[in-house]
Amino acid sequence: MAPRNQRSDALSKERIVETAIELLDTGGEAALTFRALAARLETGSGAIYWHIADKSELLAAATDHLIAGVMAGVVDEATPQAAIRTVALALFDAIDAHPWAGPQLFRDPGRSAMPLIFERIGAPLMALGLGGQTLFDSASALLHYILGVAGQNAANPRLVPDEADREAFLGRVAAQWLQLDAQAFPFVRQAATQMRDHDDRAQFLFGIDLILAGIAAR
Amino acid sequence: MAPRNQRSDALSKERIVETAIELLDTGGEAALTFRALAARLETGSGAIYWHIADKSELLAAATDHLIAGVMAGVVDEATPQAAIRTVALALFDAIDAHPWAGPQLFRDPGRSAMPLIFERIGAPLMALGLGGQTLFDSASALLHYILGVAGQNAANPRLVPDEADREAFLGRVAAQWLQLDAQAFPFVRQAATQMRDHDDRAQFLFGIDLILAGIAAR
DNA sequence: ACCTGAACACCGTTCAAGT
DNA sequence: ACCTGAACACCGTTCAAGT
Repeated sequence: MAPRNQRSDALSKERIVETAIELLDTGGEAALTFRALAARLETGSGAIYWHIADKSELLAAATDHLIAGVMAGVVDEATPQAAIRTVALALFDAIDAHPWAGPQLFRDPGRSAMPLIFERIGAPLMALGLGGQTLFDSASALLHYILGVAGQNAANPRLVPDEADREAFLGRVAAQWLQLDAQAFPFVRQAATQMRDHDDRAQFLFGIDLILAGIAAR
Repeated sequence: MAPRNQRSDALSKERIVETAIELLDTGGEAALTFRALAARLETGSGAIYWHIADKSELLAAATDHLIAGVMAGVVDEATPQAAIRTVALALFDAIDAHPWAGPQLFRDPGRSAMPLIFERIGAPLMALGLGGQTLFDSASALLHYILGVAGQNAANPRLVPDEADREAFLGRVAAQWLQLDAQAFPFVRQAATQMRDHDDRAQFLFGIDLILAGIAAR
C-alpha cells in the first residue's frame, strides 16, 4: 500500500474542510461523519484529528470557509442601504444553498464568519452617520434579523430542484394553522391563507427595509 | 418487583416531557438521553417510545410545553406596541432560562409553539390597522428578529448564577475582534469596545422598537 | 511529523418477551 | 395496553502502532 503522507494530495485542514462541505451539501448534517469523511479522503478516521480538534471545529471551519467565499463575492454598492441589502441577500442565498450553515452561524461570535458579516452590516451604517450605542444596537438588530431568517430557512426544505416539496411543506403548515381555533388565532389563520404563494426572498427584504426605515426615522 | 403499569404515577407523555425539561434545564441538550430519562422515570428506555415517537418529537414537545406556559403567563397590555414588547421580552427571558429551546423554535412552524408566538405578534399589528401582505410581512419580520436573538442567546452562556462566565465570554469575543485588521474591520473593532458592558435585554428591545418604528413610518 | 485502524464509550431505536 | 431491557447499528474520539 502506498504511504499516504507522500502523495501530492496529502491531508490538510483545507482539503478536509472542503470535503466536509461536499458531504454537507450532498446529504445534510447527518451525512457528515468522521467515517464517511475518512473514506472520501481515503485515510483513517483518526488522521483527521491531526488537523482538526473535533467535529464542532470542523463544522465551524466549514461555515467560515463558506461565508468567507460568499463575502468575497459581494460587490460594492452605491448607497449604504443598497450595500446592506446586497450583503443580506447574499447571505440569504448562501443559506438557501447550504442550509447546514444556518445554525452554525449562532455558535461562536468570535470566529471569522461572524466578524465578516457584522463588518459588512456595520460599515454602511457608519457611512450613514451612525455612531456609539445607536450604531452598535442598529447593526446588532440587522444581524439578528438576518440570522433569524437564516435559521428558519435552514429548517425549511427549500433547496429541492422542483418546487413540489416546498409547496407541500408550506401547504402542510397552512393546513395545521387553519385547524386552530378561530377565536384564539384570528391572525395565524389569516396568515395561513397567504403562506402558499408568499415570496420568501421578498419577505426577507421587506424586513431589512423595515429596520432601515426604523433607523432612518430616529 | 412491583409492576410499573399499576402505579399512580404511571408513564404519560406529560410526565415524560416534564422530566425531559428537568434534564435539559439541569445539564443542557447533551443531558437528555433516553437512558437518563428512563432512569429518572424508573422505567425501561423502550417504554418511552410507547408515548413519544422519537427524540425529535420529544424535544419539540418539551419546547411546546415551555412556550405554552410562557404565553399563558403574558398579561394583556394597553397598547399594541406594549403588547408586542411584553411578548418579546417574555420569550427573551424564557430562552435565557431554557437555552436548549432556542434552536428548537426553528424546527417545525406547524407545531403549537410557533402559532402561539406568531398570534401574539400579529394580533397587535392587526389592532394597529395593518392588513394583507403588509401585516403578514411585518409580523414575520418581528418573528424572525425574535427568533434570531433567541438563537444567539441559546449559544451564549447567560444563565450562570454569577456574571463571571458571561464577562469572560464577552471579553474573549471582544479580544478576538480587536485582533482583526484595523483597515478591514473598523466597525467590528469599535463594536468590540462596547461588548463587555452592553445590556443584551435593552439591545433586544431597541431592535423591537426599530422594527415598530419602521412599521409606523410606512 | 503524520497516518492507520482497531477499540472504547456512548448514543437512538427496535423488538421479542413479559404483565 | 403498556412496560422491560437486551440487542443492534451507529456515532465521536482515543491511542498504540506504524512509516
